[in-house]
Amino acid sequence: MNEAPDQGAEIHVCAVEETIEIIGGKWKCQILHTLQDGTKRFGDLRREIPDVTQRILTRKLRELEDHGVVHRKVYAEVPPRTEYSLTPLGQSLGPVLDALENWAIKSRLSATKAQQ
Amino acid sequence: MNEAPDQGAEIHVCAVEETIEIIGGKWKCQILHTLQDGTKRFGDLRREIPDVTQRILTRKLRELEDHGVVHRKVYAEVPPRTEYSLTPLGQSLGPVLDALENWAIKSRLSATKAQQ
DNA sequence: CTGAATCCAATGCGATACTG
DNA sequence: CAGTATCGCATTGGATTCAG
Repeated sequence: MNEAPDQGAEIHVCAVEETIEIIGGKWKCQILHTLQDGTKRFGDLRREIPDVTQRILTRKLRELEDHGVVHRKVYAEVPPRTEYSLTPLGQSLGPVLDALENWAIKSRLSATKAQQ
Repeated sequence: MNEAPDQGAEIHVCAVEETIEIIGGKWKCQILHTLQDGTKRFGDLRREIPDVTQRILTRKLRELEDHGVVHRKVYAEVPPRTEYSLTPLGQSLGPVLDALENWAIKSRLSATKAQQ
């Protein structure tokens, strides 16, 4: 719809929402987790995250790239080759993702206790 | 539709997504932040988060309650009174939200530097 | 091999009006 | 005061097909 040219700057009431917009959405945290192992080609990611379609994987990678957490390097070759890796900013997400994961585990325990 | 009786347990590939499902979504982090001050009535929340409609605020509070991070206490009075507060689990979200917020701030700085 | 184009279904958010 | 009911729009995720 030819929206306004706000260079990726969405309106967020609190900073927390900005981070969630970047790492939220289906597949995003899986992609990030996979890339924490190191640089991967597009086909590698497809193999390691088998349930995502090409289209969606491409789109999610593009979103992560637009937000500066993933770097995309295209080699002008035939057949084409593209390598994805975390930027320094993307690597700095590690502790944040760990915090979210650890809280989820704690949350599960609380839910279990509540059912007893 | 009569889907399977999975008691609110969504299918998530990684734990991170579970946490994001709980605190993600519009207004959620604002509501949590407001409740960190202490117990609030429904009308208090409406006043402190003026841009959310009644309907949405009710729904978001219900979601937070269903996930065990917010407690809802209804007083059988006329006029009705309902008090919302954080559960212990909800209070334990504090550091997680802080991590998300701090990363957002760091992310902004990176973006600024990249434009220069 | 990587990725774009088209089309579609499900969900999320919200405006508005009504109720005990 | 604290909700619920109805309705509509926008966004998201996905299936499928085509292309360099």
